[in-house]
Amino acid sequence: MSVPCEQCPLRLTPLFRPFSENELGFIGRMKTDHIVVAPRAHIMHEDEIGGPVYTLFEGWAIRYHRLPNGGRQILDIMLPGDTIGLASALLGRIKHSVQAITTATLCVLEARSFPDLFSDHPALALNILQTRLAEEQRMDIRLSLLGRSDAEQRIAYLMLETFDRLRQRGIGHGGSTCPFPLQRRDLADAVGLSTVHVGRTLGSLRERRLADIQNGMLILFDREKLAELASYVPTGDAKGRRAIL
Amino acid sequence: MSVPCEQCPLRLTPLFRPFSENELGFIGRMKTDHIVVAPRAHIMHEDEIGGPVYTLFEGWAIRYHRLPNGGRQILDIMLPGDTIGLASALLGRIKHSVQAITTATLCVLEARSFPDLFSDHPALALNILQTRLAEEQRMDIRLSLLGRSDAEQRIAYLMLETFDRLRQRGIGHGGSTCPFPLQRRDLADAVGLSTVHVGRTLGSLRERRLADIQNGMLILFDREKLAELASYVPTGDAKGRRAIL
DNA sequence: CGGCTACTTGAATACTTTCAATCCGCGTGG
DNA sequence: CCACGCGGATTGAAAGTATTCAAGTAGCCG
Repeated sequence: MSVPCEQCPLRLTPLFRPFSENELGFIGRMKTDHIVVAPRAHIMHEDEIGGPVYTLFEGWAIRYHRLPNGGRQILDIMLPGDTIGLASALLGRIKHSVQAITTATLCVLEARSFPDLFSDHPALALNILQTRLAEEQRMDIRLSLLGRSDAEQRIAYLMLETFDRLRQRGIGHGGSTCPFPLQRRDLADAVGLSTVHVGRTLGSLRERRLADIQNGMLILFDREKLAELASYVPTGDAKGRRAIL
Repeated sequence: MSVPCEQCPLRLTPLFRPFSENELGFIGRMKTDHIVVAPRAHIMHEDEIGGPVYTLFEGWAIRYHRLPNGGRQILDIMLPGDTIGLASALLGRIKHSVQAITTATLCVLEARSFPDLFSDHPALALNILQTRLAEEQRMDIRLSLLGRSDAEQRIAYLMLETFDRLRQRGIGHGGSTCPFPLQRRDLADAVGLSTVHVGRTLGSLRERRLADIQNGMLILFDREKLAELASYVPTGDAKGRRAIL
């Protein structure tokens, strides 16, 4: 069941900028569909050419890269409000796939509208660029994480970052717990470790009563200590900058 | 000594798009200065706010992130034609520093012009976004590299990628050699290893007659084998898309 | 009650780091 | 012109961290 952009609840989260009538109208016309995909379904595949742009409306997805040796690197975890497929739409070719890990619903946006968006709504266009730049900074930190942190730090950081990203989107059950549908295997491919070692590390964090993941739920027992362990600093993110629904 | 954009040799490399009179004029007016910095000088510092945008005109620089524990992660190697400081200019705050590693010359561009650029030259604006998206893809691969490759692959890949990036910029001495001013220490911080292990790995590549770095020069003895080792596939990069001089 | 998949645990192995010592090239100053 | 000092590079040995292999457990669904 399609949600018109005017009534989109995501739009009201602190992640998105306020829109003018005009802008909202334009974005509304870009939206051509609203689809639901099953867990594990692919939203977009490596080497796919072109295709639409999506906004993840509900559910989780991963953006990943398959390596020639059979391995997998999860490049990013995509949460509601995240844009999927910009590179594919504007560059033509991409080097990663996107896969739903829960049931997910997506807004489908016509890629052809982008040149018009840039001509007619320069402020939106600038906000899109700003959003990409903010995402680049998040990726920079992820790079440092893989290059210069040990197993505990990597996992602790990912927990905290994901927890906070959910909060920014108005998701999360108030306390120190949030949904976390990634399995050991996914976690491993996200932080560059083996499944076994992720399991051990998780066990250690659990024993030390810092955090735990069970039954698809993340629990932060001691956010303070966890943040210190991971050198986690909550980022202001791109508050109020996102321009695409 | 300042080079007017109209005569900029970089502009003619396959990296950049062709510009109209109009566009070139606008970019020319954005350019407020042309400066030279010494090796090891900082071009921009973590937590710095705002500031101009630079284009690296000549020389090498590194974009890096300092970790609370004293470590350093080099996020990217910046080569002539690369844009520096977009995030700082458009987002206000950044989480990385940029440091010259050779003598470098920079074009200084007024950050204030960006809103006008987006209003008046939407095609340029779109190209800027496309360039960022292409860079994001390069960072994605770097992430896979740190997450899922061993020491030899990391270093081999970095060698090949850098070699080809220089070629795209019309730099390189024809054969299988190119300048490579990064020291062991820098290499280590770029690929997430210790200096010692970088040294050993480099030694191994040298013994096997695959590649070597000495006296600031990279030599690819056997590009074929090196590419196979690293699963390196030359990327079309963002050919002919860059819009900022 | 299988059979499946995810998760856990143990042991052996492999890769990388750390520590420490040595070497080398180069610029300085005697 | 040569000794000295310094930073970078190399090498060896020991310690640490993470991977692989393998076996076993737990929960879920038919």
